[in-house]
Amino acid sequence: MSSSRSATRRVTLADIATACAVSRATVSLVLSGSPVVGAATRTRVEAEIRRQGYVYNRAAANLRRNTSSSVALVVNDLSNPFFAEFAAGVDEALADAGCVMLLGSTGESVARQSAVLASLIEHGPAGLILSPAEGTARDDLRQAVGLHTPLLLFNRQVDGADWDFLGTDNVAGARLATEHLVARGHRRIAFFGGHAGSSSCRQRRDGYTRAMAAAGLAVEPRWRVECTPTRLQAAAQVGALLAVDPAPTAAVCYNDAVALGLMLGLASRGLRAGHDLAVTGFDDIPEAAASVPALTTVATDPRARGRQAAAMVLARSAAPDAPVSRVVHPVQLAVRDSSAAPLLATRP
Amino acid sequence: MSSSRSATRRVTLADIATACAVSRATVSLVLSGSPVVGAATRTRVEAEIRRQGYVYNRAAANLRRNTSSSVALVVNDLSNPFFAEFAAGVDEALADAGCVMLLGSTGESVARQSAVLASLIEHGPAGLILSPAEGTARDDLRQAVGLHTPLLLFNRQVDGADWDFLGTDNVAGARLATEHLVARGHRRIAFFGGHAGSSSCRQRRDGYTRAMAAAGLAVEPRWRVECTPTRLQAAAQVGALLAVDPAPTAAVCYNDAVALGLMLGLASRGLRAGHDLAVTGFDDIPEAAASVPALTTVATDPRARGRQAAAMVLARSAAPDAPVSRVVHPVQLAVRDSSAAPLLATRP
DNA sequence: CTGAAAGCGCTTACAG
DNA sequence: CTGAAAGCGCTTACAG
Repeated sequence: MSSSRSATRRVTLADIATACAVSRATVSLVLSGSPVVGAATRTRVEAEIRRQGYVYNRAAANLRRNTSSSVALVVNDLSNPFFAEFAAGVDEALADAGCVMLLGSTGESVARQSAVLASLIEHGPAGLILSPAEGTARDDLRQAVGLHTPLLLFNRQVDGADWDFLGTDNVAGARLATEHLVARGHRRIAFFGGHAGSSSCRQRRDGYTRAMAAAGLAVEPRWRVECTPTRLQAAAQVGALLAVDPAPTAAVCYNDAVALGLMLGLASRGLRAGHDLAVTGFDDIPEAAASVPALTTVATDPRARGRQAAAMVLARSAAPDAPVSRVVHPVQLAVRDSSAAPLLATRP
Repeated sequence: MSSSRSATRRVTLADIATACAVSRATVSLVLSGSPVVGAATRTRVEAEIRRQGYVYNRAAANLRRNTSSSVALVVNDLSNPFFAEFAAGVDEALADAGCVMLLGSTGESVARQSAVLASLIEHGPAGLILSPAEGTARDDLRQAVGLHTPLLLFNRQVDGADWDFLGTDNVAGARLATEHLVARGHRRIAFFGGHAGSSSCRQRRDGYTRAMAAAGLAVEPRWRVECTPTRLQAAAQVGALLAVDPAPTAAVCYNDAVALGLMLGLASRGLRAGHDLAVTGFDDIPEAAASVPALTTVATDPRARGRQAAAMVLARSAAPDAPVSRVVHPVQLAVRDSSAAPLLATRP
């Protein structure tokens, strides 16, 4: 085995052709499994391919055929378990389709998002799945993506956008969670976490507000505590939520990270979710079922959404002129211990 | 704005050249910022590039120049927070280097790993970062990766491998954790979770065994409980750990996922980590500091390791004939509440 | 059944 | 300062 690696020139179709005394066209036909090549030739060529350790140059083939074998995914941050699950789902579906995944992340910065998109686009993906950073403007996005690459927006809408969209029924999900708490006897129900700047947060809050109104319940403005949707930021805001008088007896949280943070904040005060405060989340990330107490949450199945997003963008890439599709996926409430106990009649 | 997208032919260098009545070479020189192009020509060309929404075809350029602008990363599973953090670090460093990341996952299957590697290699990455699936054989890996693409092994060694390696000082980390527990007065200390098939697990167990021996403590074989290193699998094995008589008073866990699972299993039995059983983890994923009680763990800073891995693979790609590098990163113990209380003298 | 030729979109000596 | 030409590794009509 030679001690140098890349120093050895990459072996190409032409090398195989020469060694077998056939043309490059014949080798190419063998590679693509064409039935037109004679069995003897095929066997000879295949043996030589293995012998020389030939590796197909898909970029060259894509260039010639004007095709692509990649899809790009851009998310805020992989360390968010919701996006990690989503990315894993995208990856599964792309692997099945023989496609490779290009990954980028924005860190929720629109400037970084533009740069990342520009860089990815140059690699010619068949399509692009983007969970847009907060504050993304349609025209900036159009500028960065161009007209040639199909774009699928995931999770958040962009005002005035006419791209494909895959989202979650945020309004219905928050409504389900709120109705569940109302049915357990709660009347002072807060909406906790998230930023008003995010469309998904506005929609979830909208579902909550509607359910409260339908139940004839008041929404106390001081129960609305905003925070960046991470566990730690949420834990830091728990004091603000509990300081309100009268305190809420239940909280519909923006998402699971916030709900888990709220539960941590409660625990550090010697309080228990499901006992001292009923808590619901949103997303159903793997940790939700595994927390103590287990978290009641709106199940969105991010991994399945990832597979679905991959399928949608591949379909769009195959049919560029099909009508824009907007899919809002329905949700279910997973009822667990964090909200299971009914409100005690004796509580204030 | 035209209603069709991909239907419109992609605009190319030649289109810009024609529109500006210059040659393709000149446009190419403008693109690469060559000082040799006249200011007037440059301005004209740049305006036309913007006007037509030209997007550079980096694959074509890479083909011509025999270069690459991507690096591939292959991990077990993105939904593992340790790998998600690592991937985020790789992504950061690659973005800074103007490189794009190709992502694949193996699901801990060597067959899937071979398929994923073969597919990625065809896209011609400048290098490959792989956290090998358990049971990876050197020859299969050499077969899948070939001789041309630099490979960096992360986290786990492969027997007989002579590729670059970046790992964590597993032995020292587990030794630190064990010594910490010994210093707190514990004598019956278990090693919990992981599989003997994984090199990192064997190394951590080795560090634990050495520290026990150095302290003159016995290792009770029944305290060794194996499990797949996920939160849920670990939680399911807690009963087996507690059933041993005499029960351990402390547990060095294979990693944070296992430790968090152990803490969940304790909580569901009404027991508390740091009170009824001292617990340490390994990795210091973000959840470790945020759990209740906060988890004492061996800090490996996976995000920084990701940046480091990216730098190593880019360096290798630039210097294929440099000697093989094996980096074992030192670790630190982050002491938190899950192990903070000294063993009570009155406990059995 | 196989080969010669053109071309995908770019870059880069080389000549002027 | 700019252009004509060759070539990166592949595919695909077309002719034989």
